[in-house]
Amino acid sequence: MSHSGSNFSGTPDSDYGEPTNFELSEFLKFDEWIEEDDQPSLLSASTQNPVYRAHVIGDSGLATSTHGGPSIEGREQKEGKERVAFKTKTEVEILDDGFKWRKYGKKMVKNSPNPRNYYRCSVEGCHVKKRIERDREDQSYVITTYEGVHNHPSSS
DNA sequence: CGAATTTGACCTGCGC
DNA sequence: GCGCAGGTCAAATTCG
Repeated sequence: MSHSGSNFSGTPDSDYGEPTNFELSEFLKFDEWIEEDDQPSLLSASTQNPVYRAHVIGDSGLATSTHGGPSIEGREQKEGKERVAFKTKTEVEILDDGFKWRKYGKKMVKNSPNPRNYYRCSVEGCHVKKRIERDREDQSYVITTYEGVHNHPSSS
């Protein structure tokens, strides 16, 4: 880890009394940022920015019983859970990847002075979720985390 | 009018 | 057992 932008070892503005061991504030464990030269699949529009792609493999508490609702759709893909995190340098967090996203809920993370936005695919049959968050160190960078795989073409 | 968006409240999981 | 963190849904409102 040499040129990893996301890395906090001090956190002077906020001291939560964290003992030690600081991989990442959350499950997002970026092994390493891969500089994608050309990605014709994602972020087709305005891809003039350096896009860093990092595959995150998290197999903890996913596709399990959804809380709150005793009865759920139950339509979860036990096989196909894919979590991919993209770090892109952009001003707007609303990157158009060619799909329709419906924003649902906003939360403020403690490790970031910026709120986290949750998006969900509005296309029926496509239960892909997208998490957008700004970098805590470089607000010029946006971290987009995709969850799931699209089951629908880009557009009808 | 319809759909999408917003904010808040609520629930669950884990930690100590 | 309680607290904290994170995540989701619901209702209300607004925009197109």
